[in-house]
Amino acid sequence: MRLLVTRCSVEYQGRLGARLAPALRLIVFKADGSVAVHSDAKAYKPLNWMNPPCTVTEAEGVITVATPKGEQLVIELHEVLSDQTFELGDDPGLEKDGVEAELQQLIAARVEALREGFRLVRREYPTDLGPVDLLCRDAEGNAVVVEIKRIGEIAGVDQLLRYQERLDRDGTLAPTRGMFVATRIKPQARVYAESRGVECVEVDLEELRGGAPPDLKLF
Amino acid sequence: MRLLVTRCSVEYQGRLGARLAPALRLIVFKADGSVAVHSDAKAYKPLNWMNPPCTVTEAEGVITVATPKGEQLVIELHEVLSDQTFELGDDPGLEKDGVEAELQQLIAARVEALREGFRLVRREYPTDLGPVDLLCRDAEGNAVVVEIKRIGEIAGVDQLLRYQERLDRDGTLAPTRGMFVATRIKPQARVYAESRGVECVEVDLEELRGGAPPDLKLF
DNA sequence: GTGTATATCTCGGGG
DNA sequence: CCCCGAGGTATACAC
Repeated sequence: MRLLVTRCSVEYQGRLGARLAPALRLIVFKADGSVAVHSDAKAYKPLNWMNPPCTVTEAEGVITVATPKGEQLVIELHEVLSDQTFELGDDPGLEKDGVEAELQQLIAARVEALREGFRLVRREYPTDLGPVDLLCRDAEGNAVVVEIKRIGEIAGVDQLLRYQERLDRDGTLAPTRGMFVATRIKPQARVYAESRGVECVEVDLEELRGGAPPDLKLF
Repeated sequence: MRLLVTRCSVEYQGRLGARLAPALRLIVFKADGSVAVHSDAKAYKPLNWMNPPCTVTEAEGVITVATPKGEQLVIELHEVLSDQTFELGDDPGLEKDGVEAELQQLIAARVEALREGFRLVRREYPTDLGPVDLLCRDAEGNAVVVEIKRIGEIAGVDQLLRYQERLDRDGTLAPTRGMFVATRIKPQARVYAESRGVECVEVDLEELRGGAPPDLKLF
C-alpha cells in the first residue's frame, strides 16, 4: 500500500466525465491495483478512484491509471508532501452477522412465528425472475410467498408482487398469498403492500435470535 | 487527516455486528470526523468504518468511535508502524457530467426526439410517491409518463408503473401512457415493460449531446 | 458472461 | 429529521 499526500489535479473519463481542481489530497494505491483519491471529507468515499483491473503508470509528475475497457484516471502531481509504502500482507477478512441472510435463516427456522400453522415448503424457491425468499403453506394449505428484508421499502413489495404473479401461473400454487416481513416496514411500503393484498409483518431480530430452539436445523 | 498504519483488531456493533482479527491495516481519520479501516484490498471500500456524526476517544492503545445512535467501533492497536497527520484544507470538489441528470436535461430539451409530436408538460412532475422524470403529451393529447435511466432495469419499470397508477387517478391525465427511456435497456426489463404496455426507447448520449441537430432522429 | 438482489450501501435533495 | 431516488454504485450469487 502506497500513501501519497500531494497537491494534485485529477481528471476521469469513463462511464462519465469528472474533474478535480488542484488541492491537497491523499492518494491510496492498494496491493489489489486500486487507486483512490481522498479529500479530508466525504467519509470513506473517495472523490475519484479506479478499481481493478487497471494499470498504473507514472512519469514526470503525472500518474495515469487505465482499465482495459478504456476508462482513464489522470492525476497531475503539483507538490508531494509525503510518499510512503507499506507491506500490509493479506487480511483475515471481516466476519459479519445481522444481515438479511441471518434474518432469513432465523425466520425459516420458525415460520410458525409469522402465522400460526405456517409450514415451510422451501427457502430460496426458484422462479425465472429470481429466488423467492420463503415459500410456505398456511394452515388452510394456501401457498404463501414470503419476502424478507431488513428494511421494508416499496421496491421490496414490487419484488414480492412480481414473484406472486409468476407463481400464480402454477396451478399447484395459485392463488398465492403474499407476506412482507422486515425488522422495519416504512409507512409508504406498508400502505402500498396492503393496497395490493400483501400482509405486512414486523419482526424483532433479538427475539428471533434468542427464542430460536438450537436443535432446529436450517437445512 | 490522520493516517495510522497499525496492527490492530476491530469490532463493530451497530446496524450489524462485525469483527476483524489482528492484522496490519491503514486507519484514516478525516477532518469530517469519519474513521475508516482499510486492508490492502477491497478497492476503495474499507473493511470497517464509522461515519459522522461520531466521537473518537483514544486511551491505552484502544480507539473507540461512537455515534449518538449507539453504533460503536472499537479498534485495539497492537503495534504502530506509522502515525502521521496532515492539514489538507477544503476541497473544491468534483465536477461531473454524463449522469442521469444530464440525460434528463438533454431529453427534456427535445422530447420530440422520443416521439414525433411530443410536448413537454413538466420535468420532475410531482406525485405523492415522488417526482415523475418527465410528463409529456403526445400528438393526440394523451398524457405520457416518461421514466429516464442510464441503465434500464426491471425496478425502473416498476417505478414508472407506480407513477402511472397514481396519475391515472387524476381525471385530467388518465389514461396515461408509459415510456421507459435509457441509454441501455436490459432484455428482461424490456420484456417486462412491454408486457405492461410500457414503450421502451433507447437513446444515445453522444448524439443527444453534441452532434445531432434537434430535427435528427435518435434511433 | 448476463441478470438479480443486497448493502453498516453513500450521497444529495426536498418536505 | 425522515423519505426518496441515483450511483462511475460495488459485491455476491445463480444461471
